[in-house]
Amino acid sequence: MSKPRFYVTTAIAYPNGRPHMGHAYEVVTTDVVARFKRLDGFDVRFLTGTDEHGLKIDQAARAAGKPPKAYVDEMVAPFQALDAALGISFDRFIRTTDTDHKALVQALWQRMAANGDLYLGRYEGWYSVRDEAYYDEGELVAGDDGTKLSPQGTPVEWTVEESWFFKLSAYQDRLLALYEAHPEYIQPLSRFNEMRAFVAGGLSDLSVSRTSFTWGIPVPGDERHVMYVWLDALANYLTGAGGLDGEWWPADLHVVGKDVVRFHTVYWPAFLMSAGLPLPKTVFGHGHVLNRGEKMSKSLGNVVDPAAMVERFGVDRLRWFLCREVAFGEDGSYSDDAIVERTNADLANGIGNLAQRSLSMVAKNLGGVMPVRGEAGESEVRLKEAFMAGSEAYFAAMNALALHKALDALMSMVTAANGYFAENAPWALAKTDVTRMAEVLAATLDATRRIVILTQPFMPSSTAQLLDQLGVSAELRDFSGLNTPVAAGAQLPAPAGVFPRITLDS
RNA sequence: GGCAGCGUAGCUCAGUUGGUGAGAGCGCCGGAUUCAUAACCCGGAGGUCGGCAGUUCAAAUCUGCCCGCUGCUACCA
Repeated sequence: MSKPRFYVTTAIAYPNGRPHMGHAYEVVTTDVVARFKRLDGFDVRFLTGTDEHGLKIDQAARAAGKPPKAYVDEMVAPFQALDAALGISFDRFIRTTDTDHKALVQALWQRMAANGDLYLGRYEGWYSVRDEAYYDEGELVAGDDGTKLSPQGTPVEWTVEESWFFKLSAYQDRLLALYEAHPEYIQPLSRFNEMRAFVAGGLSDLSVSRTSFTWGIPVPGDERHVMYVWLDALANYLTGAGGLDGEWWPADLHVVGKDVVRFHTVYWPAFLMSAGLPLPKTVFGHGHVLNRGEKMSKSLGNVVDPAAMVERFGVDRLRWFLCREVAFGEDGSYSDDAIVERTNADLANGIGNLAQRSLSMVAKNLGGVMPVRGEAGESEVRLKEAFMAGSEAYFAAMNALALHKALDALMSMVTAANGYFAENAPWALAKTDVTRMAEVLAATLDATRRIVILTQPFMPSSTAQLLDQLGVSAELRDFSGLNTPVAAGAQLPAPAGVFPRITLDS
């Protein structure tokens, strides 16, 4: 029997600066989903990468005195290094400058053209180079000296250029029908409502080429034009699927920031419909993570380098924090204090302590040999019930992409296990009833094993260490091994703390 | 301006179709304990459920208005 497939992507990052926490957040959460699906028996393909064309890159390269390709080659390195530091389990890191991608985008263009959806027109308006966008007269604001500025306060100039257009307006009904038939296409619900309202309000045709710069993929048959960056960028998901008729297409899940939901839920499906291709199943718009509740900006001086955070707190602490503290789909905020507090409470005091206290008793009292479980008494039944409920909540939450709720469920299991341990006080039993002590330890160890197996998507590296200590063999670490306890009599390695408490001044 | 959503303990949030004394986690305080990373376990304090006015036997939960915040979107100069 072949495994079911699951194709998941992040948005691709624009490497005109250093990666920030937003990138880290997106790749971590998507990685969690990818790992969860693998453990749950899916054959997963996970795509991430960089969006390397466009005017801003061209200009930045010029400013740096480098050809654009050489420039992006340099700029991409920190993104790849960050992915490595974060333990991102992607199957391909796509770059829109990859040769197979260029070929694919041109083939996609030709299919859309063959369908009669592309036509040559003229684009004019107030253009902001910085924003890489046109604005209507009415959107402009006046600068201090009376000059016209974009809503973002950047300079604009009146620009006229020939452009190819995509007949987006022709797709309004089909998009609305898509939303109607597949409300799960856009998540969370708040984004769905916004996008449906946007489309219902009417669509204008979309300019999809530029002549004002050359750093992009040429339009087939009209080499004066390069393709509009979004057409180029969105098509990366097809390239990563193996091409126009790639074996991995359609994607099951695009994880993107809430700021680019429109491109993924309006333009992208319209492009695909035009090319006669299947549509992705779900686009999930996550929120933004803010530093102490404030947007990061250079002027505020609160720009945080996620690689430095990894260095400081450790990958798994950062991964845990981002998934646990921020409701997936909502905005959230982070701070050093919050990370320390959260991870000490959950990891050091919770999961880590549970593992350490039970393992060390087995090491000291039973020579590190996995004890035999006894008949389930009332206490064991309650533990089991808590775990069944917790496990069910965990899987429901994970499948609904409610990562934070899944961790909530996981912590309820940790609490139940710690409660079971304290209630049965095996340290007291060590003096009165060693057999019963061994049974309590066995039950606790098995509870811990289940918790750690379920935690793997979130903290792959430290859970691997814990599973080693718990004596769980490699082939029993996915979810199919959940109900297979470690055999009694197995020799466990010497336990060592995996989640030490941390303090800020260290 | 329009549409949508939000405002509940110090913090982050749950609170089905209105109805037993308003909850969870974290933080804080106390107790108990010593297996464990001064952790775990038990208990406690903390809230006029944004404001005002209504509907109702009864509203955090419905209606109206107001204040504050967020998102999407439009328009005027």
